[in-house]
Amino acid sequence: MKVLIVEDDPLHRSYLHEAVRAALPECDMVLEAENGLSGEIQARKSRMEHVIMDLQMSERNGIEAARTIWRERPDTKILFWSNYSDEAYVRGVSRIVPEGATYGYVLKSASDERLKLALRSVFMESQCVIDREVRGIQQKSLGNAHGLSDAEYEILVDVALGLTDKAIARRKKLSLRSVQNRLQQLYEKLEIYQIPNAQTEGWYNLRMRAVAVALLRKILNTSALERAERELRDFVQS
Amino acid sequence: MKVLIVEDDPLHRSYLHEAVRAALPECDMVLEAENGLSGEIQARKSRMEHVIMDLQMSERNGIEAARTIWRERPDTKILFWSNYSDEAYVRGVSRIVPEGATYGYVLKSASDERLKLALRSVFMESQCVIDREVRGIQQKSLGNAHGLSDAEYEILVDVALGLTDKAIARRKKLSLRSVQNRLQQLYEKLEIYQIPNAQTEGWYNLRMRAVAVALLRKILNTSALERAERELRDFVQS
DNA sequence: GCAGAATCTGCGGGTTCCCGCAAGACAAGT
DNA sequence: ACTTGTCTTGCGGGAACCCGCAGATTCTGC
Repeated sequence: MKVLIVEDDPLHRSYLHEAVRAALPECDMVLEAENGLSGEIQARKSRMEHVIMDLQMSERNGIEAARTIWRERPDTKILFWSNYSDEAYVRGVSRIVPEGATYGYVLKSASDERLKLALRSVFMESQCVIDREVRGIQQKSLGNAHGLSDAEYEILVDVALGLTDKAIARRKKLSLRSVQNRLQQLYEKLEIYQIPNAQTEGWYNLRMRAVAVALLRKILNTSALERAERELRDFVQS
Repeated sequence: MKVLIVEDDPLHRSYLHEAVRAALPECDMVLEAENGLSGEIQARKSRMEHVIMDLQMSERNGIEAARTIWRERPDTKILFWSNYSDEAYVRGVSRIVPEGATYGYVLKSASDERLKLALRSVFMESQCVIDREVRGIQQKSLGNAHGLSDAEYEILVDVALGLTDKAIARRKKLSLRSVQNRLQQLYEKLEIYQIPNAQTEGWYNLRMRAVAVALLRKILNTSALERAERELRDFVQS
């Protein structure tokens, strides 16, 4: 049995290595990669079926790496090991999980015990394990208590990239007005209002403000933006 | 001699603890804090003169914590220990350093040797030590090769918060037109142009696009935004 | 002190954004 | 078939944004 660790921080890497040795004595080979790109390559080359993946790495982040790995071998078991539980990450992960694939999502702040348990559950029992806090986000994300619908999220991303309404309309094949409607919807969900706060008529530029609060509330993050930017470039030159 | 370690990741914390023991045998007391707020409190309570500070923590980030610590005891020696060399962090740090204070800035990717050397230099020799890569950013930041001037950076932040031109004018005590001039300047520096290519008239919303590229180029980051948001709230209710 | 550069400010216009109003499209429920 | 709800599209207007032009102000170096 082989395990691949994809993680850019050497400390965390060796910690994981240790945890794997302790939790999975039947594991006789542990490979390491220090970014998403070399992770993909190693996974392909050595046909890894068990991967521990950090999100948020330079060169290529964990979500992209996982996507290409799964595209080549959908039965790969991947345990995501992340710093925080940003909505953007959770959304990103659950967006790329193939039908019936087994994966896990544990936070770096989790205890040794939790990590080892997750390792055994995911890699040996093929059981999906998702941390409680992450689970919370996931629910909110699918339902729409305070989270956004897919349509709203997508338009948020487009706006955040700096596209005009017209450009978004063309890209999404909608009329100008529809795009503006969705924007309206977005502003409501995010509770963007004009601040009629007494004398301070410090108004907001709604479209910009929406992105700002999305960033502050971790609905958006830089990695998600980078991904979107790349997709945009592909779209433009086609 | 006492040293305070402020760092939210337990692994990194114990690693630092180890490094301090190895590099500073004359140190007989090592305290730890797991976020900026408790870091401030411990520093105050125990009158620490030597602090190792992570940037990017929950609860209160390293820059704010350092600022309040320095406000109370400007002769405190602080060694910043950060993940990446975002322009926003470097700028944030050099903005709050008091006159003649001694500090250091090393990256987490640096070698053991570098870290230990920095520890001795800063804490024992009162010498400022700044990592090469960080130094690079700092230069660019002060000069303006690809970095922004202070005026440009400030307006960038205000725009990113979602303020309108008018609001910014009021806040910065400028005329509307001046604000727009600075914006123009900003767009130039960031190379924001319309018409990404011929037939695709997918135009950009310049103000939004500027923020997007600033985020992508790490000129801005979420922490800087959070700080700015808090300052804005203070300003509004005054 | 003076010329030159950089910055601040007002005017005017073209464009984009924000949004109320209202008419059509489609699905689902009674 | 009628209604109810959600989503889309068009029209129109007021506000905000982007920006060229030009005069006024402030900041430089000599």
